[in-house]
Amino acid sequence: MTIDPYSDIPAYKQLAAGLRTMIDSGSLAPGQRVPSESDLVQRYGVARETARRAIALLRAEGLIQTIQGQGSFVADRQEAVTMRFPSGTEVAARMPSPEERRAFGVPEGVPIFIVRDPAGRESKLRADRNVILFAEE
Amino acid sequence: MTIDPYSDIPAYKQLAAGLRTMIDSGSLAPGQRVPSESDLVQRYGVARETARRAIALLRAEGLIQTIQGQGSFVADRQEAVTMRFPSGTEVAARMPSPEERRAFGVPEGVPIFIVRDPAGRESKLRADRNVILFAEE
DNA sequence: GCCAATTTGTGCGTATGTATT
DNA sequence: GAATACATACGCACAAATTGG
Repeated sequence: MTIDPYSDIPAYKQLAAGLRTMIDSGSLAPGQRVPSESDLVQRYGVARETARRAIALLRAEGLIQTIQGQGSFVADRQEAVTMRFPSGTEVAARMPSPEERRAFGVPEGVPIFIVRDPAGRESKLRADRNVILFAEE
Repeated sequence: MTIDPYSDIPAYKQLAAGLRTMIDSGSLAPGQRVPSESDLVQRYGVARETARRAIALLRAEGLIQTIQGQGSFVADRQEAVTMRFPSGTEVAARMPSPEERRAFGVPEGVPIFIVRDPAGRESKLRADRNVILFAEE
């Protein structure tokens, strides 16, 4: 994988696309560390900001999580719990506010479900760990 | 609203919080233009990157949309269509890939529903314009 | 069509702070 | 303490898109 600075596609998107391919193909497995910013800078000859932007893009897609002082890691996708809800239930989804992110411990790039039961009561669930199933008991 | 550069809270988060308050309170109404980067730089005495980061934060939350050459605009929230699905339907949500974003015309900060019907067929819906209702016909 | 002004996008450099190992 | 890694913040320059004259 190389970066073409003369391409119409911005360098940070090219870089993100390359990393995304590695994640999708499994060559970067869930839990595994993504190359550090310095790594990307050296290997691909880009500025640090360019590397950071590629990382930020994947983080916003929910593909990786970043921890200061440690690095970025490929997110787990499979371990979702199926939650069962009865007829009349309404489900919305949106990105959480920073307060909701803190409250639920949700990383960047992860939406939340807003589930409203027939009585109008709302509950929120992080969308990376839950799947909604419509079915009576 | 002022920015305190000596606060523990980063300047761009302070700025984003101020703008978020204006949006939530309706003082910045849906469809209305958010102050430009240059405006923010001049009014609050921050660097352009700081202003851009505040904007990017709100965009990632789905609160605003940005159009190159025009500016950022407060997103509409209310106009969601209710989609009805039968028992056995499974619903997940996640952020779209860039390809899915293009395919569905979804702006940044907007998740998509992945709806799987009892037969296993998948369909995708943008989460800012759709609500899922579980109910038989 | 053209040009200028405005606004966001991309990319580089530097410096310093914070967190982890 | 040292090394590594990410976070914040400033500066600069030019590109791309839109709008208005």
